[in-house]
Amino acid sequence: MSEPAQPSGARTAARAAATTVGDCEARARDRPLKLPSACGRRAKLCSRSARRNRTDRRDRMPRHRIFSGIQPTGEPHLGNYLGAIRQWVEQQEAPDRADALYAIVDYHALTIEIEPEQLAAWTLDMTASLLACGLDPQKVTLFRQSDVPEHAELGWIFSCVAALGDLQRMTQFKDKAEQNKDNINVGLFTYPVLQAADILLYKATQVPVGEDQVQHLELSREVARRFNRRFGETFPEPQPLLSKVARLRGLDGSAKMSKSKGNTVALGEAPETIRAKLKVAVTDPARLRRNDPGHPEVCNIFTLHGCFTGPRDPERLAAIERDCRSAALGCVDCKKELADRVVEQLTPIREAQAAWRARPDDLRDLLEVGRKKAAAIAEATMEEVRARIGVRGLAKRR
RNA sequence: AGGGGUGUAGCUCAAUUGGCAGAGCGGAUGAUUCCAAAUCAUCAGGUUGCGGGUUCGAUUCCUGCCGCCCCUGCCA
Repeated sequence: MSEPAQPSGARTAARAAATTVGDCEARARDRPLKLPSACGRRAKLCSRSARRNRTDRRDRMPRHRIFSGIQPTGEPHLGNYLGAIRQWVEQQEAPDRADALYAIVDYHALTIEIEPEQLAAWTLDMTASLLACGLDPQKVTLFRQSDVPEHAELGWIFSCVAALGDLQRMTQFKDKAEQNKDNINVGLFTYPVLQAADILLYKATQVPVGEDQVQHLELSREVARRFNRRFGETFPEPQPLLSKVARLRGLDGSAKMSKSKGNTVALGEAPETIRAKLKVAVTDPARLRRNDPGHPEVCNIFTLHGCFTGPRDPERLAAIERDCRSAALGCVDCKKELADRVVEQLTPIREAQAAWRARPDDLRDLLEVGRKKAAAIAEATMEEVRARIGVRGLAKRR
């Protein structure tokens, strides 16, 4: 069935909760990579070209194409959702949306130790979660990376194009290598190269990224430039699509929300668990007593209000900020209110997730549909690449 | 492949001729706070990498295997 328990509730919820597309800025043509702060300036320009695409889409490569990936390393949490998934859904709901491909990047997940059955199970489960969040396979291409072997092929070719020095500068590799000294594999190091292949295989022009991925995307751009210079113009330079969403800290106050730290709220978390976790989440350490003025700008709870209350009720968000500063609103009440918002917005997702999990065959079918769509593009790109680099055409000589 | 090192609580590491396996951090609970943080108190947590052997008794000594790190090589 191609129209399964489509969580319309979740979809509306996600859409309503979502900030507008204008919040994400597409820096379409600027060569130097700058982090945009002001948003929306280019919205018109983008929509105009996007509209042009749509009419051409049938027979021509779209001017804009979005690619992004997510690793199947467990159930996605609030950080994944607010940082990436919600943007994906927003994009697809935009009237002038670009062509978009989203991959569950299981080859990337291989850089950490993971049991084969686990990898397969999590891949399927991630599919369920993404659909539950409202991603619509009829509007975007959703597929599994390893189903399109060209990723690996292009990855090798790119590893002969990328500069060692550039990779050695990757801070994320340094961090991960430091954290996981027992398994510093080469894949961890060349990760950004495979990522460049992921993106450029589809000649994607826009990549929704979090701040931590900007450096990797810059490498993709560099790889595209180097390839083009050496083998001829082939790839566009992908642009970052930075979301304005404030960085989410972990519930324990640490810099990042990550599963390994256990400071997350999973998307399918039970309401009681959500409430319990938020209840003991770290707030503003400077606000010692009930009547002390708060500092919303440093409070992670307020950041979360910005994500869950703000988009639906900006006035309420402003009131919370004001009342926190004036101590009219206490942290306990503030957390309760947040928990209500989170629970009510996550509930449809949780239910849809459960519904999808109950129909693994449909999930597999959907991934297969995605594979076909992705493979068609990937194969075309690779034909071009093989010809350019000189690994085709031997037999034809006479 | 050979040589050297290493493997003990979730993490970093202790354990004196072979004699009840501990500490710090982290975690949980309680006190205190509007909550959280901080502070104080309490608690949990282990097949000492796996298998043999010596011994009354092995984290410790011997042996085989496994993982990881470093060095020197070999093959392509």
